[in-house]
Amino acid sequence: MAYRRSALMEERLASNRERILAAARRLIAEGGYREAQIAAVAAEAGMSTGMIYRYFRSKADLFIEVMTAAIARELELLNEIAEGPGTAKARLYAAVESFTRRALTGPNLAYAFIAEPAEPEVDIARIRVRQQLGNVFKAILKEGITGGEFPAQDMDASAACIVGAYTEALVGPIAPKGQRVKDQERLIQSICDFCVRAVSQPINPSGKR
Amino acid sequence: MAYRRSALMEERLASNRERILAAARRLIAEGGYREAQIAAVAAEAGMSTGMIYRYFRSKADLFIEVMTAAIARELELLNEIAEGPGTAKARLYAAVESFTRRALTGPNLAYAFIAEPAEPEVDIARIRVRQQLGNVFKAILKEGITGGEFPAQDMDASAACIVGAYTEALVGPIAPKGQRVKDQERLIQSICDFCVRAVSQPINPSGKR
Amino acid sequence: MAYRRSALMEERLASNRERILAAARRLIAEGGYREAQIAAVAAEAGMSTGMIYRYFRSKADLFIEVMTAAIARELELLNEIAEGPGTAKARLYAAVESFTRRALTGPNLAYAFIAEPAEPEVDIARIRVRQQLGNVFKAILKEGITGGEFPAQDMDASAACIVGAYTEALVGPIAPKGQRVKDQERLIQSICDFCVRAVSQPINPSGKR
Amino acid sequence: MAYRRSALMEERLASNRERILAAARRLIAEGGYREAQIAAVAAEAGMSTGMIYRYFRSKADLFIEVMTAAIARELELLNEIAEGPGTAKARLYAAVESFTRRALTGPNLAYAFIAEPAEPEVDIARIRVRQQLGNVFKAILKEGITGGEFPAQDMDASAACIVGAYTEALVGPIAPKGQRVKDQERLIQSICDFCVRAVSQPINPSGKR
DNA sequence: CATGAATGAGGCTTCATTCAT
DNA sequence: GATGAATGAAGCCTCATTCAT
Repeated sequence: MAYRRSALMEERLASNRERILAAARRLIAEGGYREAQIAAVAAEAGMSTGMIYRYFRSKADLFIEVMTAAIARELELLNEIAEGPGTAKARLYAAVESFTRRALTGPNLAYAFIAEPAEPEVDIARIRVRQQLGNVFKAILKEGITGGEFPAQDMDASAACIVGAYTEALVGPIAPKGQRVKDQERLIQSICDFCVRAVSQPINPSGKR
Repeated sequence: MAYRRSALMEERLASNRERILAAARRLIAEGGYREAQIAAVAAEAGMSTGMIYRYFRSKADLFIEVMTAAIARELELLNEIAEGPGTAKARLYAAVESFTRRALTGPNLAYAFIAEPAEPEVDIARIRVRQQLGNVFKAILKEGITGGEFPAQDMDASAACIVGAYTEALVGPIAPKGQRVKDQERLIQSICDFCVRAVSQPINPSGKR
Repeated sequence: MAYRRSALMEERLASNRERILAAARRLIAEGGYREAQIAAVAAEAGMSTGMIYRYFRSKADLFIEVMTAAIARELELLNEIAEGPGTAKARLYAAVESFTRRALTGPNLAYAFIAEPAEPEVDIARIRVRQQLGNVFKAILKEGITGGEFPAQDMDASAACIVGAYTEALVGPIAPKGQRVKDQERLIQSICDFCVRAVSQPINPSGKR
Repeated sequence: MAYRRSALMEERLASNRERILAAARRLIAEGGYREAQIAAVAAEAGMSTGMIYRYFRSKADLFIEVMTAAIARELELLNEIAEGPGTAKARLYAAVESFTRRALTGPNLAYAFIAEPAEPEVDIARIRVRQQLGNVFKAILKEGITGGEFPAQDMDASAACIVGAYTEALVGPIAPKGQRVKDQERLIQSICDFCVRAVSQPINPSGKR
């Protein structure tokens, strides 16, 4: 009996935790940080406010985890691509494509991780998350530059630019819902092309330089 | 005399209005939306809270105007560059350079306009502002594509990517204050190069396509 | 006009502050710390909860000031007696009498300063307050011992005992309200006698030693 | 067998009850009333929160019993001394010494019984407990006065003063932990001397009377 | 009987907005 | 017109108590 209860409980605990995270993620995606008050998250998760605090120490903690969790899977997948086979260009293209496609399909990850969180603690976590994303692209860039695929460039700046580029391009289309698949595919392709071109050697350098 | 008083009044009203906007802009730039409470704005502007409501119907209205005003000058300058002489590439480079340089120098415009404003009404204004910025780059892109400088591409996506790219690249460096001039110049250059390359014809297309 | 408003305001500010302190003191005296919630204090003071925070940073701050203010006047008067003329015995008697008389008459000071405050910050202030009271008696004791009026003794212990003795003796009678003047006078006298005897040379030392 | 099970049960019930009381006493002694939440008590006792409510109707009930139990042993020992042989002075000295010594040694009894308990029901019990303590000293005083050892005095006031005196003198030293035995012995002696002198005939009465 | 997850009322604090002076 | 004191709704968090398992 003790075993069964323990098993049941653990399952339930995990389930509750997931439900809270999912509820928070939904609310943030829909209405941003402002709409995701503890009471609203609890209601969305179908439980009392007190329950939230059994799983998360504070509102800030919850939001940090929402962001971290949302991005953790992304990082895993992106790293898989980054460390996989293929040219640097192909991998960069694939990485951007992978992220943008899921962002447009699944729950609104992009928005969650862009959101200005207002709580200082969350801000800190947010910066770290963005840096982690940037690092994936930086790794690809490094190999590409070493291998002669990409010209020499400030890898930190380029990585940040890549993250910013596809993020911004996603935020617009995401906010107003209801996109057709055709448009999405075109958008994803455009973003990927943009990012790959941005780090590649152009035929003739810009007139300015 | 009635006329003169009216003139004085108007001047004073304008002055007050400007002072409020400037105060709000400063506070947002320093501590984000959270730090810019009405009482703080009033104190920073050297007037009472009641005065704020003589010029702005609500906090949201004030912030919309802060953002609009902050970006209005940018749009003016960017449009001047966009409509000026030179190749599309040169103008694109100059436009990005102009924005990023001011963002890194003056009061923190970039942050103000990136900031997730939390008030739904401000969000709407924020999206509009970003679209306006994007339109400037779209215009340059259009001419560049027509003129054969740039390859065919989704101009909306590219414009959004440009805005996102330099915005993201700025947010990181801006948050941790204290940059040396040398670093700033290098950063600006890197961002500009990134954006120009991103919309230009690469020597050989990405392996994926 | 500015002057008049300023004067009016200052008066009002002071009045509000006093009203809050008085309200908190009343509630603490009646029902202890538990009954003195911010909402209750605000209601008792005839204002909104928000007003409290215009004058006190937090609940703990308010309570510290209630205690400090309650005891400040006491310390002043006690010090006057301690530093005044007369034998050490007479001054000790007068000091204890002065405190106990006011405690029995006016607002319930003794209870306020004994109360276990539950907030760590208040606890710290409470210990300091008790030490300050003890210091007054310690000063008298020191002179009395030097002058040969009192036998050698641990002055810290004796001072603490004095404070504890009259405090405890007051708390009991105070809780059940409605004492006759005659009883009060007798009680005050008994307490004073107790304290003076306690630090004086007995005819024959206790059998134990 | 029914009998044996019942016996086991009773033993277990008693054991649980004791464990709860001991846990609550420990927590109160360490961190005061605030730290002794039901969940914490349950954890300290190694059982569930629900179990607490099998033995105590409410938190207040539990705390009343903690206090009562903590003081019951004291009263027993004090009464033994009070009703034992020896002069009134010697017995008074021994009674105060007995209490203070245990207070300084064992779990923090003094603190527990001084603590302002915040729950009205506990307050009432606390006053009763203090009165019971006072009664022990009152009994000794009565015999001492009748026997000519002590001068005539308000026995209620003196008894309360005694309780207050050693209580207060203990609270200070207890809070900052880590006393050396030597200091403790000196402190105990000082307190006992103070209390005995306080009810004894001084060589020359205070100047005031 | 025993557990501890779950509840939800209640407390503290903040801040946009109003209005008497 | 100008002030800033005053309001009070609303948000976060705690914890005594209950009840399904």
